[in-house]
Amino acid sequence: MESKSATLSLSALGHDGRLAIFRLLVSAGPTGLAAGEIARRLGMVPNSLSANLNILSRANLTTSRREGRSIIYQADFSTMTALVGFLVGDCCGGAPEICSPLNQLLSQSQQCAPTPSRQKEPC
Amino acid sequence: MESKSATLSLSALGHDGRLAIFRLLVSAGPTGLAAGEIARRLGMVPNSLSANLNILSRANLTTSRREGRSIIYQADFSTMTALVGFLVGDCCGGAPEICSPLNQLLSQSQQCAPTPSRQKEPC
DNA sequence: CACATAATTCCATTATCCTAGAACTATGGA
DNA sequence: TCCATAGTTCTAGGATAATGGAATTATGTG
Repeated sequence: MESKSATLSLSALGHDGRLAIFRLLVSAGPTGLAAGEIARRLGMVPNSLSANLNILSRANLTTSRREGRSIIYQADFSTMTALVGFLVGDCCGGAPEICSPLNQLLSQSQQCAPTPSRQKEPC
Repeated sequence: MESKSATLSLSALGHDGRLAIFRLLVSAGPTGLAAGEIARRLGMVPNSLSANLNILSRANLTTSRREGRSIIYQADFSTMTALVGFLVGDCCGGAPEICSPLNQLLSQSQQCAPTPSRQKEPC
């Protein structure tokens, strides 16, 4: 990910409504959520929601597919990965010794990865 | 970190100039950089830079200290850690199976942590 | 085809942000 | 004290973004 793309993603997420939408979609996982369902859960009017979904989409943070009358939105995880990688890369480029708190945190999140046993507890 | 604080940080970073400033400060590490030096390196006029540093500071992304005539700015790593944790937490809360690319990436960044040997190569 | 539902697009108003010139404050040196 | 340097604050303009009502497009049903 390059700087321009990172700025786009960050500014897209730097908005209360859009961050809420994105988090909701991330927690919904690959199943995704219909626009109307998002609007209902977050109490947004449909046109504002649509505009914000469009902004998230242009930042490659979401994908969408049509299912009947509904359009299902889904978080694009690869962009989030790239974004975090961009920030983490910054960290490492400079002074490795200050990265340790971040790395501790990240190694904890490691436990969320799919393993035969015990997937969800520490999250 | 809660949502409001995350939005503040994300919108602060969602701006070309401020992202450049922040990355520069992160790469400078704990030594930090004087405002004038930042302005020189990034080709910014001092008042714009000052405004943007102020926005980063209000988002708790930077700290500053005076040294003689200069004011030295430094990236606040704990906020960046909390921000990444906020996003990663989102990931895990929902569907753990989609976290694996992120976790792979993060486990690579693990190698940047201070160890007796081989600190910088894979970054 | 007529109708209901699901979303999006259009549009105007309002609010917010960005920028840079100019003035101001703070520090250090002669 | 006087002056130079380092940053910040003030200010006004122009640009950009957010919002929600109304109209429009797309899909499915009777």
